[in-house]
Amino acid sequence: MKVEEIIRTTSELPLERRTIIHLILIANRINERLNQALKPFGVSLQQFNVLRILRGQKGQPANLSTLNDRMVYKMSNTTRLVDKLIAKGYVDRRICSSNRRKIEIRITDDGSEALRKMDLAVDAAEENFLKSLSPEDMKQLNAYLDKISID
Amino acid sequence: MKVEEIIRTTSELPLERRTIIHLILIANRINERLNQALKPFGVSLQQFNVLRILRGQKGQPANLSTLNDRMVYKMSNTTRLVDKLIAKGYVDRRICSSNRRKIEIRITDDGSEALRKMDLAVDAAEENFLKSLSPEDMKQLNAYLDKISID
DNA sequence: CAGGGGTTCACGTTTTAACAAACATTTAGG
DNA sequence: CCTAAATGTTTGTTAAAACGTGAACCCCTG
Repeated sequence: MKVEEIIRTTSELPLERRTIIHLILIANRINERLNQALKPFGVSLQQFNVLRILRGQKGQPANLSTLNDRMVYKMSNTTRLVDKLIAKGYVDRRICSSNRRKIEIRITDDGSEALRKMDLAVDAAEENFLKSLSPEDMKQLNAYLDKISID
Repeated sequence: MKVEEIIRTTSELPLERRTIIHLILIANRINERLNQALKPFGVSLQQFNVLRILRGQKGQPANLSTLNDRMVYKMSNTTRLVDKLIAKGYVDRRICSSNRRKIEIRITDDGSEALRKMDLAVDAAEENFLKSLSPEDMKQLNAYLDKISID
């Protein structure tokens, strides 16, 4: 699918602008679809992201700044994100005994189980996006993306 | 810059997931920076987008659904986006005389002038992202992006 | 020319994000 | 010890996005 069709422009876009718009456009669609895929589970993409990070901890608790570091998005709301996951019973939060400024966040069994189901839906959605790319294509694409400077 | 460093994962990501995360990550940064670049002008990236679409109309008025079609984002808020641009004096809205359901939205002279200045800031930011890509790289990258199906 | 059906837009409400400041706890210096 | 600075998290406020609903209008049919 061509960018030009999507934004319905008749004129030829300069290469730089086309690239930027293209990237934003695709990422928006991906976000949209992943959120849709997660809707039946009542979690947002961000909440899902937190759950995945917690699972990646393999039993080790995470504190807020760890979560924040590893998240694709911004802080400030991470507290509230976690609040929502706690309300759903997917996550557990307690004060760290060795340093009471810190908190220990863990995924619960309920959370792990729900996450497994979400994974299926998300994987399917991702698969759908990438279905026309070969592994070699993806490697190439990633290589170009790596060249973009986002310091 | 490697994705793995940014999200601080130690484990190797599956190629599909890496690609998806990579795309979202880069688009987020781009959005962030472009919004920053536009901050001095007091408009959001979306508002800027509307202004650019209106300029592209070359005097022809646009109605809301036209704007919406060409925009990367959702309706419902387009009304309010336009409200804000009107408040700034960058845009003019009136009811279409031949079909009073429609509205005619036009960029004002003030809007055009402000837009020219914004363009410089945005171009610079875009330039900065893509500085390490050759034109040939960008063509390749775009070609791969075109292969992603976002129907 | 009355009324169904679809289109175009606006609005009310609820979620989510961004920014800044406050709060509690620990660490370190004199 | 006592105070100042640093760290880690929370909270408040304000702005923006998502979502659904509904009003105003046009067009077509009979």
